[in-house]
Amino acid sequence: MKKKIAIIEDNLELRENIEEILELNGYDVRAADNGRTGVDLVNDFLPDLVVCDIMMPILDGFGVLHLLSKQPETASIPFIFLTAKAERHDMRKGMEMGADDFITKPFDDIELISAIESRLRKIDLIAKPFSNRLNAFEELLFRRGSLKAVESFASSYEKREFKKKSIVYLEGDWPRYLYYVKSGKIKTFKTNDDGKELILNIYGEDSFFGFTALIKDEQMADSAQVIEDAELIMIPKSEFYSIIYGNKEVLKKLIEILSTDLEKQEGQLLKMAYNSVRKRVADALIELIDSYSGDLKGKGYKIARENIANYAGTSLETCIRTLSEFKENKLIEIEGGRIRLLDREALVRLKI
Amino acid sequence: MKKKIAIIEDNLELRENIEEILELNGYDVRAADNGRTGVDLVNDFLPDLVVCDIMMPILDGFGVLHLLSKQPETASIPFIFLTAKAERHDMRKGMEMGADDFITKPFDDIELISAIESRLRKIDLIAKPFSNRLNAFEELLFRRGSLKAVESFASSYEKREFKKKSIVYLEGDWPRYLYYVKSGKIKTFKTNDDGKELILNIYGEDSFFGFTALIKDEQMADSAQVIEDAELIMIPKSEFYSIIYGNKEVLKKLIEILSTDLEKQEGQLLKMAYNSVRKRVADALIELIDSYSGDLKGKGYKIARENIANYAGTSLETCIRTLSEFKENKLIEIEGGRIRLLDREALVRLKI
DNA sequence: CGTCTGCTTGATAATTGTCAAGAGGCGTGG
DNA sequence: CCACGCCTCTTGACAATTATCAAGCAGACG
Repeated sequence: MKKKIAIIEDNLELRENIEEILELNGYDVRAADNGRTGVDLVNDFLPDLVVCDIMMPILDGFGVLHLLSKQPETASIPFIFLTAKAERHDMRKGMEMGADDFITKPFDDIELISAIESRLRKIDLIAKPFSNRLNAFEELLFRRGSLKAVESFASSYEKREFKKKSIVYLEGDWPRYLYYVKSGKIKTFKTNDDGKELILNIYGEDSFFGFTALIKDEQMADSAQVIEDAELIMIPKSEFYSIIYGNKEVLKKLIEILSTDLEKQEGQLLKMAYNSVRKRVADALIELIDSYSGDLKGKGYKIARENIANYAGTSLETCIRTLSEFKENKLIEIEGGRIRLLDREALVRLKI
Repeated sequence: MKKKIAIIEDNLELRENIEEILELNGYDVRAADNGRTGVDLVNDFLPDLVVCDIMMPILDGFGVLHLLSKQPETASIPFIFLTAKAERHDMRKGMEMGADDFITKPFDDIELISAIESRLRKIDLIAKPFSNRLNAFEELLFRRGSLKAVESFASSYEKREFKKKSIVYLEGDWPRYLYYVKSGKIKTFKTNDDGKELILNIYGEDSFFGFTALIKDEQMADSAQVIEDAELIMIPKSEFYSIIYGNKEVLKKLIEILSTDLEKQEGQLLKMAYNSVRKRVADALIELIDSYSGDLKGKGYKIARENIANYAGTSLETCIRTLSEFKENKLIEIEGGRIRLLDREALVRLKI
C-alpha cells in the first residue's frame, strides 16, 4: 500500500511542487494551505508522515506540531519541518517540541525524498504491531546494522549455548548483557530468606530479558536459569545504552513494554494475595503451557512440577495434589508425567 | 558550585576563544584538541555539558558522541555540536545519535552562551537526585511554563478537592487525567471476583498517579480512592502526551520510574507468595506509616485496620490479631486506635 | 440518647504446609 | 544387560496457619 504523506504549506507554488515530487515517487499525497486546515487534514487522513512549513498565517508550524502531539493517534506521526534557511532558534525550538527532521529552503528533490525515506524507514522498524511483546524492539536492534549508522557498531553479537539447569545470572550480579533468547527457555526468579523460589517470568524463543537492571545500572534483582537447553545472544551493556538512549522511538517502546509488565504484575499480586491454591495452580499451568507453545501438543507438555509450584507460589506437594484433583475432574490428563489440557476453558474460569 | 564544561575542538584559535568566553561567564572549563583526548577528558572531568566540533582529525565528533553514549556515566551529559554552517546531513545524523543541540559557525558569544544555558537549565530540571520518586518529573511539568515554550500551554491545571472515601476513578474507566497529589492521601487498589480488595500503592503529598493507563491509552487497571481529604491537580490527557512524547529526558525519567516500580513489585510478589501473615502485616504497617510520614509522630498514626489488612492481603480479623500480637511483644503500642512503633527494627527484621 | 461505625476477641472450620515414605524412570558403571 | 543410586512424582498423616462467622465494646455523631 502507498505511504500517505500530508503537506502543510501556504505558498501555492512550493506546495504544488512538493505534491508533484512526492506523487511521482509513489506516495499518496494530500495538502493543506494553512495550519488549521492542516491539523484537520492530518486528523482525517492519518498520514504516515507530515511535512509542514514553520512560517504560516493563522496557525504556524509549531502550533500544528503542538496540537498533533497532544493526541495519541497523531502524536507519533513523524514530523518534518520546512524552514527558510536554518534558523538555529527555530531549529532548537522545533527539536524541543519533538520534530523529527528539518528541511531548509531552498531544497532539491533528492534532499526532500531522502529525508522522507530515511524517516519512514526508521518508523517502519518500530511501528510493527505489538503482538509479540518485543518484536519491534528486536527489529530495531538487529536491523540497525543495515542503517549503517556508525561503522564501529559490531554487526554480530556474542552467542552462547546454555545447558538445561545452568545459571545465566544470579541475583546480586552486576548486569553486563541484555539477553535475547534465540531458542530454548529461561526462567527468572527470586528467592526468599527460607530459600523458597518464586518464578517471575518464563522467556521463550524470540524474547529479551535482563533489562531492568541494565536500565538502572544496578545489581540484578532476580536470577535467571535455563529450563530447556537454550541459545542466547548477548548484547553488551554498552551497545544497549547507545541503542536505548540514542533514539526516542526505542524509549517510547520501552515505556510501553515496562508499563505492560507493570500492569500484568499488579494482576499477579492480586491473585497471589487472595486466590486459592487451586486457582493459582490453574493459572500457573496455563501460563506455563502457553509459554511452551508449539512443543509437543499431541503428547502433552513435559513441565517440571516444581516449576508449576514455584510459579503458583505454593509447596510442591500441594501443587501435585491440586493437579491430581484436576485429573479427577477431567480437566487435565497426565501420561508419563506429561500434562495435557482437556478443558482449558474450565481451568481458566475456575470458580474456587 | 561552578558548572563544568568540556570543549573538544581542534582549531586552536576557536578553542581558546570559546574557553575565554565561557570562563568569563563563570564556568569551569577544560578543553581537548582532538576526539580521542576529548573522550578521555570527559571520562576524567565528568563535565555538566560537552561542546564538540564535528570535523576533527583522529576521532570526529560523531565518534566522540558514540563512545560517550555507550557509557552510562557519560550517556546523559548534554552534548552540543559545533558545525561549520548548518549541513543538513550532519545535523540529521547528529540528531539521530542523540545530540542535544547544534551551534553553527560562525557564532557570537550570545549564541553560544544562550545555547549552553538553555541546555543546562533543562538538564537541571531533571537531574535532581531521585529521592522522592517523582520530584524530577514534577519539576519538569510545573516549571515548563517558565520555559514559555508555547503560549497555548495553560499555566494552571484544573484543581479539585476530594473528600475522604470519594472515588477518583474506577477500574475500567477510560483515563482522562494524570493526577498530582497536592495534599491528602490516595490509595490505588484492585478488587478480585469475591470483592476482596488489594491495595497496590499509597500516594501522599507531592506524587503522581494514574499514568500506566495513560501511557497505553487503555482502560484503568486499578481504582483510586481517597483515604484522607485530598486536593488533586488534574493534568489533562492531551497535556500529558505532549509533555511525555516531546522530550527525551522525560522519557528517560519515566523509564527509570517504571523499572523501579517493576522491581519493587517483584519483591512484593515474592512476599505475598511465601511470607507469613505476620511478616506481611509488619511490612504493610511499615509501608503505610512511611507513606503517612510527618503526620502526628508523637501520638502515633491513625491508620484504618482495613487498609493495613488490604495492603497485606489478609482478612481484617487476622490483621487485627497480628497487631495485637505485636502489641504483646512490645513492638508497637496502640492508644485510642492510634498505632505507634516501639521497635521498628524488630518489625522490619521479623523472622517468622 | 440511640445508632452507626470501626475495633477487638472467641470459637470453629477450611486451607495449606511439612515430614515421611514409597513408586517409577533413567542413566551409569560393573 | 542388570543392579544401583539418584531424581522426580505421588500419596498419607498430621500440624500449623488463616479465614469465617458471631458477638461485644468503645467512641463518634446527629
